[in-house]
Amino acid sequence: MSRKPALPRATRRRGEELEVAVLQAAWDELAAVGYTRLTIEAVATRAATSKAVVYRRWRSRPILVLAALRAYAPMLSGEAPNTGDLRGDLLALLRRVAKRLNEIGAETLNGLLAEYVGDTAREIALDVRAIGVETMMTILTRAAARGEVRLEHITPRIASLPIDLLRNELLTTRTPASATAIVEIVDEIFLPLVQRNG
Amino acid sequence: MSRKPALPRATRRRGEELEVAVLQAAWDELAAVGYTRLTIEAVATRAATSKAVVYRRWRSRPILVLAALRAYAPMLSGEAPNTGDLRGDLLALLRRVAKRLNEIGAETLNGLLAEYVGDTAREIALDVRAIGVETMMTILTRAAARGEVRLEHITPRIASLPIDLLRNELLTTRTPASATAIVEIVDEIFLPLVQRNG
DNA sequence: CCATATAAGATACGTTTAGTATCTTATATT
DNA sequence: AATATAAGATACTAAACGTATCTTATATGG
Repeated sequence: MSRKPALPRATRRRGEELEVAVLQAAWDELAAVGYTRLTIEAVATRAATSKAVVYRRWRSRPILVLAALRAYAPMLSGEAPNTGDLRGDLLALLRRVAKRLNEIGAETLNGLLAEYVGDTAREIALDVRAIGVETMMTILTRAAARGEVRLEHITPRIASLPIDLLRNELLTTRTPASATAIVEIVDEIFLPLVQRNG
Repeated sequence: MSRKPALPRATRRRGEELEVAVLQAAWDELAAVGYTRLTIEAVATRAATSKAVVYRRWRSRPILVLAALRAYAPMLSGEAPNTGDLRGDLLALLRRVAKRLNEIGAETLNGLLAEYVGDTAREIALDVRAIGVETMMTILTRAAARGEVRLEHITPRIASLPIDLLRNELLTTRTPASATAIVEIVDEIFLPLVQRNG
């Protein structure tokens, strides 16, 4: 089970260099065995250091993994797509988010949601949603300027709807969101909802 | 940590009687300590039996807990509400589902999704969705008969939308879905979507 | 450049739980 | 009444957790 003796190092790493190495190891271990089978011991071994070093910085598995995700898989970074029409923007955004969600995987996302107790969990979830809503509002504002939608119809809940559905798709089916699922979310749900006349 | 010595029993239970007792113990333990801290040992102790007995019937924690949920918390059972208008039916259904989801709790749901690997997980998820869609279609068919919606607009994805959003709410915020969230799902999202004219 | 403080890294430990295996014994079956 | 079956007790190995202790490399600063 990933038992590399992890050849002893020539020099002794410290501070940021060491931190980066551990996060990289966590990220690699995640890819290798998945979240539920990831252990702190294995991460330490992979980073060619010891458990104590890991525990000194990250108190628990979900905290460590979350730090690795923040470093290596920023979910919503990047400019809002600007293809010239709303549908194109939505598809581009959802495909990007889907790609990143799928990189992380249903098992890890579910595992984190299951283990990451405390206020921080909710705060982070709300953060992520806020950033998603922000990006969506950028897209929708441009669409409104083109006369495609009316901004006064858009509530935060509507703006977060596409990404919510995408995440829901991954979490409940445990399979990567398919291309057709993305198109359905846009064409069956979101566009009819925001383009209704009235 | 729930260390009742569990006074020795007079008679020795077998078959169904024993099975029910273990599932009841699992259900109680779930309520007592939550999913992540539920252990097979504690369930066995609570049921006044031994680990081996539990393992003989249920191979793992998620399988055991899922069996307990099926017995004690059927998510979608019951007739489709029939209040006389679509909005009333939707609110009634969502409130019922929300109540049951909240009884189970975000931690358990996330934990199961995280641990329950294999085909069965996806099958069950699809089952649950199918039953939800079925109930929704009953409601929507009656609404169509009253002229409130047009059935030809309704796809499976649209029919499962309200319950999907409800589950998403619980899983990501980790708090019981609020009454206002339910109203928003109905009034901001679902009704505008299915009652659009065209 | 040496003295000192700090933190890396190794190691060991006590604990918990998983999961299996073995054994005795109550009880259902014939 | 004899026999087969499964309950229930117990013991065991094997992770992995999280902590504590100890040595030693290296950064710092006088």
